[in-house]
Amino acid sequence: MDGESEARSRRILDAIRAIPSGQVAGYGEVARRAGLPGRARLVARVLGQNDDPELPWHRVLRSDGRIAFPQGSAGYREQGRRLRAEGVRVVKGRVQGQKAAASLDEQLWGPGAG
DNA sequence: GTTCTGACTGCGA
DNA sequence: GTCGCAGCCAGAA
Repeated sequence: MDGESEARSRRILDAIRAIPSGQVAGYGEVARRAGLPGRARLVARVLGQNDDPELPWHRVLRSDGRIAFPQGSAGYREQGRRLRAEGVRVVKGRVQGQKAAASLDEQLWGPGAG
């Protein structure tokens, strides 16, 4: 079934939507929660294909906790702007106070979700 | 069918 | 902290 690809994207989008405001997640972490471990690139692709204005894509960062866009780029400024609007401290393209997928397991989905 | 590219990740220098 | 290399999967040409 080709709907499989759609199911994957839906799971990824669902995982991203599960990220609460003021919190961030890594591509690999999102992919993992979406049931697609190692498909971090797929998450990036889905985000590029996504057209949902309510999708908190700005809460998705790299494994380093940095914005995936190059500093100065439109997406970079947009993501940083949205993050700060949620109370997330963004400095030089990186998130302060926490690292993507650092303690997410306990903060985001919690110990009872595993 | 092959080939290229990508909002990625991890390791080593 | 920064740079380079290899691995990985999926979509588009």
